Amino acid sequence: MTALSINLSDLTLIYLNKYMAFIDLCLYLSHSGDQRTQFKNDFMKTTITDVAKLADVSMKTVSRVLNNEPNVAKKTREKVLRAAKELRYSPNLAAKGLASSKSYLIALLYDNPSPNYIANIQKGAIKACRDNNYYLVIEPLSMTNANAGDEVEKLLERLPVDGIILTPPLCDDKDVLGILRSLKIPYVPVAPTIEINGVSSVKMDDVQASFEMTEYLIKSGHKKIGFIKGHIEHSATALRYKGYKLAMEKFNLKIDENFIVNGDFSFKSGVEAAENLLRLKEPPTAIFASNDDMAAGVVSVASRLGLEVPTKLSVGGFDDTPLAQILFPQLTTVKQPIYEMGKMAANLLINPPTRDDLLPSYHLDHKLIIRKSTDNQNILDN
Amino acid sequence: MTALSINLSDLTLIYLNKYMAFIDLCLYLSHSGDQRTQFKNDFMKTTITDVAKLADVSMKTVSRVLNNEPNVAKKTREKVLRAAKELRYSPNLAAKGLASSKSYLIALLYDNPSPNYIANIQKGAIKACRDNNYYLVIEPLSMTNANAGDEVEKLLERLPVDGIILTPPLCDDKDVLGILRSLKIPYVPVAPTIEINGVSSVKMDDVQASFEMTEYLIKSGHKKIGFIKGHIEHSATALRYKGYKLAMEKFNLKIDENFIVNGDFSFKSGVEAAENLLRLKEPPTAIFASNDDMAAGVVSVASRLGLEVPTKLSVGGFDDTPLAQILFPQLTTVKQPIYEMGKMAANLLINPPTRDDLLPSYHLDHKLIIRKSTDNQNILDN
DNA sequence: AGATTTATTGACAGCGCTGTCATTTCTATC
DNA sequence: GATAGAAATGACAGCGCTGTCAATAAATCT
Repeated sequence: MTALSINLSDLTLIYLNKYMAFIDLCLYLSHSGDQRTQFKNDFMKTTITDVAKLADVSMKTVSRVLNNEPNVAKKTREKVLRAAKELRYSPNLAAKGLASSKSYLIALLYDNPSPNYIANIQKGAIKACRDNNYYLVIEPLSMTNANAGDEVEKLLERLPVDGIILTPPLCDDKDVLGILRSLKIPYVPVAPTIEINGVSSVKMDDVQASFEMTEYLIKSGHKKIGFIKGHIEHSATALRYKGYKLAMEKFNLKIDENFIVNGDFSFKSGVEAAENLLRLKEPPTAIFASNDDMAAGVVSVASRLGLEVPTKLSVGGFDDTPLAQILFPQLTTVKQPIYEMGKMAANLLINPPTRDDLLPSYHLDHKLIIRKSTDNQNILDN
Repeated sequence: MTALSINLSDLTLIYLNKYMAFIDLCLYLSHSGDQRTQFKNDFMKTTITDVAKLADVSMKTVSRVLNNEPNVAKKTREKVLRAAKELRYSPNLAAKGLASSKSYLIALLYDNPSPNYIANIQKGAIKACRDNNYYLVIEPLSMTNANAGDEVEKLLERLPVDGIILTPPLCDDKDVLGILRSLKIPYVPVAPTIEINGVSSVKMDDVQASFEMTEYLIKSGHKKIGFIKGHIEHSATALRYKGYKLAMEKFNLKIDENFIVNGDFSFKSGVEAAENLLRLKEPPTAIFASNDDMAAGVVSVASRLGLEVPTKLSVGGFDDTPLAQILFPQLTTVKQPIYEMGKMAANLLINPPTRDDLLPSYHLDHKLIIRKSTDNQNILDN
């Protein structure tokens, strides 16, 4: 006769327990005709209790380990981690939220920016959320329809998010800001016009970027550089113009008033501006438009006038929209750190800086992207 | 002497209760130095219990009313609704989720589509979510990096969403589909190539749209119509070509093989295709590109060749991207019902159709948008 | 009217987790 | 080796809501 000994590991026991509970349930259901749909798929879902059993510690200790709380012995921590991994445990967000009155949700609020802008902000924010087990919910708002503040309030009543990312122009809306402050919900404005005391924001350095573009054009040999301003109400407009001026002054180039034309960030306004600029007796040899759409307008006018870009006219844009690569020739432009701003904003909400290292705002790096629409021949000559 | 009688309404009493609880807490805290941050802002938050008290019914009845469950007397329902409104009650999502094992979250999964596409799908889905007190979480995936199926699985372990919206090309990924099926999570593919048994999807009628564009060009007087195909692996490519063919055949126009050129949806391929078409001995008088980017390429070639659009050449696109309006002349194109598809998809997840009216897929209406890049002079002549 | 069915309501447990606080174990000190 | 203090761990209640099931009220039928 052979003695057969079966060795049941703790893990097996846990699964066995769950399985038996399931069997019980099935039997019960088949007798009573009950329809407890709730348990349908749940019988294999592991909870903190399961992990605790396997690691032979209390639930609370498991919770401590999984939330990186202090005061857990190294050995215990490892044991718990191993158990959690073995059981493929993943926490239940709703339960966590209910118990800790947090939601693990960050909201991204926006009002009609370009799809490109929003898509990139979003990607960055999601990246930060993923790394921290948070999730991003998107909420478009319309500032025109109703009072945006009311809309935000209504939203927050229903969805208790842990933090809010505000994109322009929402980040300068007084109603929205007021509501958020009174509700004490942390928020981070992205590229705001106004700085708010005690609130950190993320932004790029428009002046510096614009300076660099202008400097690049100058170093390429251009002296007569036209500039197309953006929409007057947009905060970036003044900043980008300032960068242009600074560069011109640095190289002792006189700023011809005729070379400064107003636009409004639209393709059409770029066309009109370019027409004005190129109709001048002594037209500029380079045009720096404060965004890509207007730069595209310039290119289109130039090609209509038979003015080959970049040999006869260099064109610089701003934003690095997808358009910049579609255009022929491809556009030299400034890539805003949109993705990075989104990521940073979410990070600031998830891991708020302590008082000590609190900064009013974080400047993220832009990048000058040199493509075919500017002529760098002269650089090579020097 | 005057007798002063104060009438305390039920509502006041509830607030008073909450307030007194708060005072108690404050006193307690000031004595013990305790830091129960959890209660910091909560003391005025109304719960179902508050509503129940005010309406003088049980919590369960309140729950029934607020979730539109049957078997509540009309009077009771009204009473509860009034109380809820008075207290500005709004449910706690986490608690609901925990108790009902639902999450009230819909996930939108995508892998690198155009920002415009994703932004619109998103807007539609969010609209549907808002109307139903659901929320949308966005999750970009990368099909290239790792097995997309694994990524989805990992995501769903952490975030138990109630439904998933799949955009192309994700909606045709076998791994992802397999995971979703095995996890029994409802999903709706948007514009999928393959139809899946028992799963309803949303899509547009590419063939019909393409047919209409071609028909419109024909009715405008064109007989020689060039067609630029899209990327060979994209399901829309064949469908749009089919629509073109159908229209040509309907009007007994011969399809010249030289007029059918391959593209890949990129601006560059549009340029090349246009060069091929316009170099022909007998070039077409109209070109229908299967997307806007390629159409933009056509326009750019035409203007380089001095071929004025639309007087010498009509150009039609597809998609109605922002580019279509930026271009000069503005592009005649087909507007896909992207927003509507997103909305419908979310709606299908939130309110799944019952077995009886289950349809395999829902076709949503596109729209032919006629702008300046096509010449409708001939229509007016007829 | 009384019996039976049906509609309406309520009591209560418990979803999975964390905060609080008590208890146990370890470490450092004299 | 005894003691105080710190570190590690656990017991337990309860977050706000819903599912279950029992209790009650209303409607319908003999």
